[in-house]
Amino acid sequence: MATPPHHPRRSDTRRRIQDVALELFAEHGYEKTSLREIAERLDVTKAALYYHFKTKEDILVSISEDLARPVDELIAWAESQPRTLATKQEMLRRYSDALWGAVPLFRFIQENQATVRELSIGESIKSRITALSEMLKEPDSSLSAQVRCMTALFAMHAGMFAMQGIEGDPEEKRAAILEVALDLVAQAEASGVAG
Amino acid sequence: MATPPHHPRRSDTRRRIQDVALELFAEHGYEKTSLREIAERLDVTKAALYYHFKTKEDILVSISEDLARPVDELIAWAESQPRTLATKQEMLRRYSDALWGAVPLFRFIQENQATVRELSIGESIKSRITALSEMLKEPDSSLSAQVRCMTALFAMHAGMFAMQGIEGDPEEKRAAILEVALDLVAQAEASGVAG
Amino acid sequence: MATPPHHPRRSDTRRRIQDVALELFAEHGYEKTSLREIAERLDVTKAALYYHFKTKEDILVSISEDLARPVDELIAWAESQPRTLATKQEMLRRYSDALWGAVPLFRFIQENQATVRELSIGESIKSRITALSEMLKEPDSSLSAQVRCMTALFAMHAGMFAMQGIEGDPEEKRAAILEVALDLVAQAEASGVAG
Amino acid sequence: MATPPHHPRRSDTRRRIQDVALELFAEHGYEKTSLREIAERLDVTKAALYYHFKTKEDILVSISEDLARPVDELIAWAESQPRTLATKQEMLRRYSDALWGAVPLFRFIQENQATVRELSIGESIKSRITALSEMLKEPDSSLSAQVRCMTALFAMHAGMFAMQGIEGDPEEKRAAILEVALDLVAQAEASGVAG
DNA sequence: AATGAATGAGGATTCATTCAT
DNA sequence: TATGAATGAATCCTCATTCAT
Repeated sequence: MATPPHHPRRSDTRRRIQDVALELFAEHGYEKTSLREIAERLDVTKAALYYHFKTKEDILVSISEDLARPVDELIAWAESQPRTLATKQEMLRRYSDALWGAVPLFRFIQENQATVRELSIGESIKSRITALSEMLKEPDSSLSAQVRCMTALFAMHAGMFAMQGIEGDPEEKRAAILEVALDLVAQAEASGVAG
Repeated sequence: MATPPHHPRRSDTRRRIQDVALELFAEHGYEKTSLREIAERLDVTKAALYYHFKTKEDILVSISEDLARPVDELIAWAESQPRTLATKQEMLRRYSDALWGAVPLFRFIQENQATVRELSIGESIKSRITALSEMLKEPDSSLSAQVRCMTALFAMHAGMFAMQGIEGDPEEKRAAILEVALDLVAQAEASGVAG
Repeated sequence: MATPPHHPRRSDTRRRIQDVALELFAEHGYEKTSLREIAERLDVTKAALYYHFKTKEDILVSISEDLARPVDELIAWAESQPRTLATKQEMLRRYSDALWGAVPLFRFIQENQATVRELSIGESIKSRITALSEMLKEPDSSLSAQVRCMTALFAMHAGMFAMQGIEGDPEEKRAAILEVALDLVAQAEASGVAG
Repeated sequence: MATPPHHPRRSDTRRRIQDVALELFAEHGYEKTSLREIAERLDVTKAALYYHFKTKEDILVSISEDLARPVDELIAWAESQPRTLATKQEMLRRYSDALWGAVPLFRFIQENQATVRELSIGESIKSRITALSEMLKEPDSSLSAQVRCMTALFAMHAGMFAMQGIEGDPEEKRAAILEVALDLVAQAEASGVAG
């Protein structure tokens, strides 16, 4: 007997909509992706999308909720840890996992910042980034130390897609990026307080 | 007192359109900014925009042509220099100048990558970034050296806007970002070839 | 009494759009007929038209496909017949039926040749006319014999509308036109080969 | 000294506008030809067109007035002649001259009937055609005799452009068309009164 | 004799969304 | 669990026309 409906079992269609939508959002941007396009790709009607989601934005919200959970977990974890360099570096390692675990979503966010900012997910994304950077940098450290911390973050964001210009095994590239990021927070720590 | 030009101020209109358009593009994104909105802000008709520009996209193209020139000049300059560390660092300094000389444009590009990619300016932007990164990194250096070079670039891009969360004088922040970027290429150089 | 279909009269809409569109196209021309006009006449929104047809041009294409079928059938039939005078005359009789069976369409085509030529239906219309005239005239007959054949065709086209200046029963007029056309091909046949 | 301004000498530009306009009207139709297009082809501004003509329609009117004069003269001449077969045939000969003397104009009229009908020139064109056909056909002759007369007219109209599918010297084709037309009125005459 | 700048009206088309079935 | 039919609002864009210079 097939898997019993646990919850009424979030239908397969729902997931397929999310998949296709995310793919198209990431490819052409949120605004340029129409519901017609999504529906056509799935061979269903636009109206079908509305059976599963309240609105276009809601599709995106649901995707983000499902895929960005690891980042929230990482933040929750980090908040319970001592603010040591080791913790910060473990944060980066976990963040790398989270990003590479949902490349299309984070690519979408990276490439549609203007749009995302005006959508309801904008708020939660912003607060996650803020939380992460608050935990990485010491508030009373020098400006360049702070910059190094933020750069560690951006290096991972940008690195995810922009490194396609460099040859090499994806996992090695990811490792290289992480290494640079780890190094940056280490240097930030070393450079000490402002002055 | 300088007599104003014959026609009162007739047609700085073109410039005013560019200004308002860029402001709105940067604020709400390219797709969400309608020509109606631009026209209303300027208190002219939509048709007036079409007198000055062939197309919505053409407005953006013209802005980009006008404001991104310094980057092209920088690339031209760099191509005539020896590939030393000093040259690379001077490139970063000039790039910093170019970026901070047209913040709204580069903010727009940064935050609308998905859109920009599908627009005609996408090609020229991509080729500029490629050119810059080709000149910063040594092709046979280690992966992490290459990552460091690209990160130097991204640090400046992202830094331009994302540093708003950090207190401090803008010029000082810019200097701090540049410093980190300079440091990254220095480290890249130091770490030597792969292996 | 025939039970009307489930949905009251839902979507004979498509047919109604075609009808009104053709009427307006024939009355004011294709370009001067706006979709707003069509929609208003039907008391639906412009968007409703786009539910049923991809494009303004597509409305016309669909009309032409539906109504010009008899001409295609006639051509197919004629191609399987011997090239005798009797065949040619039967062609004209059937062509007369086809034309009078869809007067508004052929009136539209006749009166909007410049427009039609630049539309996708232009090609198919042109090829139909060519096919017909190729089958009516002998390639090696005298110039005036060929002119007579083409004139037989044009007489029917023009006659359909231009004869409104002449009093008399429509069916009688149609018969008179057909008679003249039949006579023209007979004369063409009689006049023999060039020389 | 150059030719003295006779009338202020209807400038050369005026004529050039008419030429280009007629060419484009005939090529793409009246509605699809924009003043911008005309102006661009002449390398002047749209506003310049308005110096020479009150409106778009006025350009067409002026062309028609200039080029269709021969038809009016022919009608005037015919009205002073006896209604014999010889007169009718001379009418056709002169009409052929008039048509072939201004091919683009008559091509335009032929291919844009729907448009022309709604323009001010429509009235004068219609009345000319009516006048001609009234003079060709005897009001109490048989229907088919009348059809033959109108067909003589249409043969010339349609023949002007549609004969491009037939090989042969243009002048010979024109002669062949005229011959058929002459023949048609002769037959009409011969077939006598209705009954 | 012509231009530069602008307008107002209107064009076709697309979109997210709704609702009865 | 979906569809078919439709809407209202908005989009970009084009056009004929005007007028001060």
